[in-house]
Amino acid sequence: MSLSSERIVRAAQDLLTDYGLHDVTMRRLASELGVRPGALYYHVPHKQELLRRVAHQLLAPLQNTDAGPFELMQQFRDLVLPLRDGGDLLLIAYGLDQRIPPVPALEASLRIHGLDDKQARQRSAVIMRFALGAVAAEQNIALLATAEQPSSFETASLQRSSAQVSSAEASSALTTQSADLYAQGLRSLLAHRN
Amino acid sequence: MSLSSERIVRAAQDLLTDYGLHDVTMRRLASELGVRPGALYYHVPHKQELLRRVAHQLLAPLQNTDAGPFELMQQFRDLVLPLRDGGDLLLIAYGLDQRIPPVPALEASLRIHGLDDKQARQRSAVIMRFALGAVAAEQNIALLATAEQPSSFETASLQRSSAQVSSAEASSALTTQSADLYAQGLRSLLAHRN
DNA sequence: ACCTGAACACCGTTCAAGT
DNA sequence: ACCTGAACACCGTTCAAGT
Repeated sequence: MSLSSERIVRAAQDLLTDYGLHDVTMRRLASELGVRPGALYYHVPHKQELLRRVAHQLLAPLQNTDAGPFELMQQFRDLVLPLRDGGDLLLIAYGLDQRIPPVPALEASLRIHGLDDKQARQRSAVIMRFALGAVAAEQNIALLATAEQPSSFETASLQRSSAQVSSAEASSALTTQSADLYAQGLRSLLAHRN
Repeated sequence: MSLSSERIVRAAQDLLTDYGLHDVTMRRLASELGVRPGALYYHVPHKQELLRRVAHQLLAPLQNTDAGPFELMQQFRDLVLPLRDGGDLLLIAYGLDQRIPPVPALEASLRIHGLDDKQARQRSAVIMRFALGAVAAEQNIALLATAEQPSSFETASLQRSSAQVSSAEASSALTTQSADLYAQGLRSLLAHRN
């Protein structure tokens, strides 16, 4: 079975969901597909375009939906959060293409809720920035907290054991709290008085 | 003059402001300091901690200020935006340490404006997520737009010239528009009714 | 105590040459 | 048309050995 951009994008998405963005490298991708790194460049111009395509495929479910703005952005979070560093990917993809899903659907649902074209565009841009920041921040916190860096060079290793004992409850408490913060931000940004 | 973590952090900040995060590598840093890469690891445990320290130094001006929440976050944007990819750095730093400036000052000024402790913590977390997302998105748009990727593999190169002609006005229009979006988001998130 | 030399295990990308 | 081999110019990190 010969190579194709479709197969490459699919393999990249698998790597992303299974191992995280850090492991989506052209070389790793090549070996996963049983091919030499150079071969990928016959089908894909460079890594950035590949990532943009992965992001697009990932967010496709948010393209044709008639969900309200709040539900839509909740779905966005649910879709991106499980990808260990999906936030970073989406930030890149959004930089490359500010009309990735759920942007068009979000604008449409804002217009239905009574905003004119310009207002809908602006509000959706503000909401996307918040959502991207919230997801990326959440994921970085989860990722970098597990790495367990002391906060300064000379931090004593004394409080460590107690910190580790409560790490399970602490992280689950953080997770539910993050969901609340996200919902709270969305509510503020969707309030009628602005 | 021998090495020290202070000198390394300063050199890293210079590299960041002059060339961007992409060029802040341990090897580049070493050659800038006239030393071998391995030498850095005698003074700094790893790159991530180094970046955290750079971020801290960068945001130090936002530590002891009695500015209101809106002004504070405007200063945050003004400080981070000029660093070509300061948003990515701050996302990492915030992941490592959610109490980097301007968080404490922001919470304090929210309490002065009538929020209780818990409300102030939550609101500040929401605002920081928005600010981080907004700055990172803005910078990625600027960075990746200049790279001038066609939006699909087979995009014709016909519309290019006209796009390039108007790139100057377009990007300056985008810049001022981004400032508006940022202010708009802040206003919504600081509104009293949420 | 502080640094070098040298290695380990990686990156993205290009491109002549093969089929 | 599609892919390999091999290179170019890089990464972060470790660690014996030197001073």
